[in-house]
Amino acid sequence: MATIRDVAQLARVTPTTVSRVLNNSGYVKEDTRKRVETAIADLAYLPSTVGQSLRFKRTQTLGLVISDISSMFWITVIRGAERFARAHGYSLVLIDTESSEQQQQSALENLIRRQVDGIILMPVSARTEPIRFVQRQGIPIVVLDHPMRDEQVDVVRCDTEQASYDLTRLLIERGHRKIAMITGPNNFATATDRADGYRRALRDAGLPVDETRILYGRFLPESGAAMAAKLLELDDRPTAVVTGNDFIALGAANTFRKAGIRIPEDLSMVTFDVAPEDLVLDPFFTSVLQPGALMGERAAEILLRRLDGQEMPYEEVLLPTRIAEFSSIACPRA
Amino acid sequence: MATIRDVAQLARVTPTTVSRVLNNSGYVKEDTRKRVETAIADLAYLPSTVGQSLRFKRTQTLGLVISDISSMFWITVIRGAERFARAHGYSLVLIDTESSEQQQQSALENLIRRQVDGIILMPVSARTEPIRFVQRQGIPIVVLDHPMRDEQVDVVRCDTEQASYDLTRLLIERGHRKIAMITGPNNFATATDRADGYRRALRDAGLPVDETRILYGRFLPESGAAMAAKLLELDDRPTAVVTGNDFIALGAANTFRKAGIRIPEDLSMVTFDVAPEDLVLDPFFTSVLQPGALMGERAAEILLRRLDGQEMPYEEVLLPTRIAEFSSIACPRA
DNA sequence: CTGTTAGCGCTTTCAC
DNA sequence: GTGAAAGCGCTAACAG
Repeated sequence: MATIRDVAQLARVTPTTVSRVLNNSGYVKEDTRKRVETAIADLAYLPSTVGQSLRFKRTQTLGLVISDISSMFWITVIRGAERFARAHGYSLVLIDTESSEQQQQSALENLIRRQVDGIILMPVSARTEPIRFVQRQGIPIVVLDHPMRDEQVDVVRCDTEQASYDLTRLLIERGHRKIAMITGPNNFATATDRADGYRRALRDAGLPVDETRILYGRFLPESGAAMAAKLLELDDRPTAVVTGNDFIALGAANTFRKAGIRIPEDLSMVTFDVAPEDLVLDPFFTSVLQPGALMGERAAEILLRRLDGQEMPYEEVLLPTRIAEFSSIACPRA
Repeated sequence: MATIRDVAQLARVTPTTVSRVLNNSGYVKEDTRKRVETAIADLAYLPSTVGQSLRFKRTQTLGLVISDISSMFWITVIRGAERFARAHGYSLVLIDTESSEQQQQSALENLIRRQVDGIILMPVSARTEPIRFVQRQGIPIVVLDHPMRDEQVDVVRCDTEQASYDLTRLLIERGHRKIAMITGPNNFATATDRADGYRRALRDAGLPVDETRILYGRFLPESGAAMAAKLLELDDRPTAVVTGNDFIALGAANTFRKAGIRIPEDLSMVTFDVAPEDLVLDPFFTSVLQPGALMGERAAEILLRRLDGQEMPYEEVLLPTRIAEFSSIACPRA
């Protein structure tokens, strides 16, 4: 890999002049410029950004820390963020924390050491210390998908409490009265928000809230399967279930199928975050769709604005969701 | 962001000593070490990797260039590569080329300038020049998912010709005789391989190969939809269709549904690359599953071996596929 | 045991 | 119009 000095030598000038040619700064005699350009071409020279980073204290890099890359939803977030970053001359370093607090910490340390210009974080927990840790290093950070009440940080997310309300309401309108909710960890805002919206919808409809019908687990197929099994043990079985995300839904659906329960004939199901309409095959889950790509974009955009030196108050961007209706709802039987 | 000099100053030593403490190299008096460690902690100092990169000419970074991040398949590849890289002290820079030759070129230039230690490339075309371009810079590169006949480069992929053979054979065994194939661009090996396997399966079964039943398009839902529409115009309609990937399948299924054609009752469908079994809801496509995570891992692993200085001949890693059977096949009707 | 020096690749004063 | 020198953060060879 050629360096600026190799080019200089070949063109019989100093690195200074090569730099001037590269950056179109200062005057360079046409003749000299030609020689330099030839040398650059001959050596297939590309200026090293690590040298530049050291000089400018800017790496033109954003860090994206995801707590679990698996879900179809997150790929759209990654895609949106990468696309926006790339369009603005930044690259993306992607790190999966596998939902581990410890791995999140080392991911953040890694990114700080790499001197990334900004960080997008989908946190593994509600702890705010990791965010402060990054901010203390003077690196702007945006939190994704997680409400940070009273926190001095930018947040991009959807109002999933409201989305959950709407989703539950849909079931109520179809005649369901006994509705269950299976969601993620009860110390995790994205999980409890869904439960909150669900409760509010029931209350608004004058229906009782039966806490035994609300199950907390993890946002994983196995957990969904286990919670579904618990539901089947209830004395008074629900006629419909709201699930917290696509993985829980798929795991639960599996359990139900094995138990000979048909969806939607025997049990209606609705969920969050399955793939966009044109990427699924009917029959499929009626589901809340979060605009993942937009979330990634907006997060990156906030970072770039801050890197641009714009002074602005911390903001919480609430993106709109919508419900894609498929065939997983039926009217309850007698 | 504190530098090594800030730490040195606070601990009243030179950067050298701080470096020694950081890297546990050379002798440091216990007392001095303590002072340095305190200073490090006080300043929340983390050594900059860009300084180290400049010094060592190693960035501990791999580049992953994907030609289209959308598919569920690619997320597993990304995940596998990231995980393996992280486990070995490397980070991943992710770039989407959006299937554009030009963007691929700038992605590669970007990564070279960033001095990444290795590159994993899912190429947008069969052109070999981009690969040589990277190799000329002395950076090891692994090609994903694309056969590179006679090429001096490592390749990790699945034998999709054989997989397509098996998939087609499955339809033949169920009694189908009129089988169509809709796949990607006919100048793209991953697309033509599928067509080749399909043809071979027909021939081996003594069935005629009707080229009008083989349609080339793009690996996108819209293209799948359009090709499906073409199939419907054929005089002698097929009773089954093999599609080249999940997107084509979903697009095609959409067209069929709109035309009132039921799957599998009226038409059987099989495809490639839908999500792993536990992440789909039956009914779903019977499909060839490629081990995406493993592909990502193996690609990263080859790079690390080469970075480790291991001399070895270029290899083509062929990973096994398997078929996940769902409900999209029925026996043909009279 | 610790400090001095030099250099990785780059750009930017400041001279000439 | 071009070059020399300095410095971004880090480490290693060499002194002492």
